[in-house]
Amino acid sequence: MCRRSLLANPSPKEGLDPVVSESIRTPCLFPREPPCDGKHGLCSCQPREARLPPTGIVMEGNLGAAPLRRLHGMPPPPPDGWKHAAVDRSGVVVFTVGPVATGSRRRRLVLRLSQKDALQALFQQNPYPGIATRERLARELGIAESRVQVWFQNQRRRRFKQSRSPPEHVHPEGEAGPTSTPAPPSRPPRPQPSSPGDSAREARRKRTVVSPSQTSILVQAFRRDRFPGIAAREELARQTGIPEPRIQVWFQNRRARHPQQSPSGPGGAAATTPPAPEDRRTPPAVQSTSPPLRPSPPQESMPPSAAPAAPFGAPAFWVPGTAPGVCVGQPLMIFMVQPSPGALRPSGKPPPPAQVAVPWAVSSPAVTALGQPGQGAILPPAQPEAHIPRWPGSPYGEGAAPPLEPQPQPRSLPSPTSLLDGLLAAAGAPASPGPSPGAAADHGVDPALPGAPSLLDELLAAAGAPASPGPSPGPSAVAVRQAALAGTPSLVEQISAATGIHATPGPSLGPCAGERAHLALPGSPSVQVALLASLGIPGSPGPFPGSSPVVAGAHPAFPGSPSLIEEILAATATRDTPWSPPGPPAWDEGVEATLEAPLSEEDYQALLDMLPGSPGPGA
DNA sequence: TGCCTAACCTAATCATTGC
DNA sequence: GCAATGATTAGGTTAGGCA
Repeated sequence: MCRRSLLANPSPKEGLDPVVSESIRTPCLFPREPPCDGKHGLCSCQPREARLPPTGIVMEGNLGAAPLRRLHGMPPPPPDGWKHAAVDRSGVVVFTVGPVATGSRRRRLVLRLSQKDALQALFQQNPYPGIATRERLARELGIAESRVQVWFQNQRRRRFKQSRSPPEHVHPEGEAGPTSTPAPPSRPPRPQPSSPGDSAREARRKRTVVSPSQTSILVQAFRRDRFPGIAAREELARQTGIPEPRIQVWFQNRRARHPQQSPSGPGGAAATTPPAPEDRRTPPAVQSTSPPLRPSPPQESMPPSAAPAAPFGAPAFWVPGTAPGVCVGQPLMIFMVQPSPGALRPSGKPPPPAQVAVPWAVSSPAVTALGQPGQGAILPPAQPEAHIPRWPGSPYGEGAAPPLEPQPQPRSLPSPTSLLDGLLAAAGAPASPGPSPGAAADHGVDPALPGAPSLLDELLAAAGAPASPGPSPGPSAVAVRQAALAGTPSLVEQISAATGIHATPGPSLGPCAGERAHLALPGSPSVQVALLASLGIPGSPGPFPGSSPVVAGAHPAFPGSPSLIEEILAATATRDTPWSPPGPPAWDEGVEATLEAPLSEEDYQALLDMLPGSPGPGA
C-alpha cells in the first residue's frame, strides 16, 4: 500500500496537461470567457455549464479508435470526454483530449441533477447493471459508460455503508441480498453470473482481446509507468485502439499480476523482466473487441497510430468499422495532433512510441448548430467514451472496430424495448404517456428513445420544422429516416436533403436497416454555415438557436421536448420496486450502431479552407 | 472550509480464452 | 483441466466541486 505515497505525490503529472498545452497553439474555436489565450487545453475559460463545450467540433473517447459515429449527428461528448478542436498552422483541424486537462486524474465529471436522478432511478431497479444497461444508460444520459460503472460502484458503496449491508431487493440474479448478514468483515455476496437460459441476466462486457502488438505497447508503457494518468491512458488508447477504460483495467490487472515490471514497481526490474507470457502468444486471428479495421496486414488490429508512423499531415485514412452487414460511408478525415514525447512526460520519463496523427471522426457542425452546449443535439451518445460502436449483437467492445470476419452475434436484432421501457416494466408503471403521442409508432424505429419522441421528431420539433407536426409525427418521420438509412450519402447530400425538409435523418454506418441514425439540421442552410456558426468564426451567423445551456430535466438533445430522464423518473416513481429482470435486453446491444454521415474530401477541404488558420483553398 | 462524491486504487474473484 | 488474463466486485483513499 505504499503506493499511496505515489498517489499522494503526483506532481509530475500535475499541472496543465502537456498533451493539450503542447498540441494546441491555435486559437480556440470554442467561445469562452474570459478569452482564451490560444494555448488552451482544457479551456478553463469555457462556459461552466456542466463543463461542456458550448459548441464546435468535438470528439470523445480516446483518440485512437475515435468515433466515426460522432462524425455527424452525434451529440457533443460528455464532460469527461470532450475534446478541443482547433486548426493548426497548416490548416489542419486539430483535436486534443479535453477531459483530462490537468493532473493525472480524469477530469471530474459533474453530473447534472437530472442525470443523477436517472442513475438513482435505475439503481433502485438494479444496482448491478450489466454492460448493456450501463451502455444504454450512458448513452441516454450522455456520459461515458465507464462513468456509469464507476457511479454504480460508488453508489453501491454509499448505500452499503449506510445500511452496512449491500443493497437489498436488488440482486440481478434474484438472489437474496445479504440483508440479514452484517457484511463486514466478510464481503457481501457478489452478483452471480446468469444462468443459461436466463435471458434476464445481464452479461458482462465482452472480453477484450488484446493483440500481441497492443500488449507490447502496453507493456512498454507499463514498464515506464505503472500508474499512468488519464492523459497517458488516453494516449495509449489512441495508440492501441483499445478504449481507455480497458487500458485502465489492463493496468490494474497488470499491476496485480506483474508487480515486478516497472522501474517504479516493487521489483524495479523493468529492463530485465522477461517478456510476459502474453507477449509470446500467437496473435489471434480476430480480435473480439479490438479487431482489425482494415483488411490487409495483420497489424491492422492496430489503429494506424500504432502502425508505422506516418508523418503528421499525411495521415492515412482509417475507415473504422466495416462490420459484416454494416453500411460504411466515407469517414471524415480528422487529424490528431499528438503531444511531443517530452510534453507527455514532463517528468522526463522516456517518450512514448511514435506519435501519429490519426484521422478520425468529428462531429458534425450541424450538431453544434443545433446547439446544446452540454448535450448532444442529435443523438444520445452511443458510447460516450466508445470509439467504435458496439454494433447490434456485436461482441465488439467499446472502442473496437468491427472485425473483418463475422463474429458471433449473440443477440438478435434490437427490440424496441428501451431502458425506459425496462424501468417502466420493472416499476410496474404504465408506459409513459408523456407528450409523445407518436411514441408507439416509433417503437422499433428509434430504440434509443422509445417511449419518447423519436429523435428525429424531437429534432424537428425543436427546430420548429414544418415538416414535423410535433414531437412524434409517427410513421412519416420514420419513413424519412429509414429511407435515409438505405445509403450513405455524403454529408452535403444529406444536408441538401435535410435542408429540403428542415431536418434529415443521417445515414447509418451501422446495420443498414432497423438502426437509428439521425442527423438533424434544423434550419441549417449549409454545412459551411453551420460550421462557421458553431465555431464562432467571424462572419458566421453565430450560434444557432438552441445553443444554450442545458436545462436540467429537459431532454439533453431537445430542450423543448420532454426529457427521457424525466420520463424515467416519472415512470420509476415507485422507487422501491424490486428489481426485476428487464426481459430480453433488447436494447443492450442492438441500438448503438449510430454512425455519422461521411463527408467527402471536397467537403472536408472546403471546411478546412474556411477555418481560421487555414492556408486557404488548395493548400 | 467542510462535505459530498467522482476518480482511482488494491485485492479478490469470476469469466473467458487458448493450449 | 489449467494457465493467462479481462471484467467486476467490495472497500479504502484522494481530490475536485460546491454550499
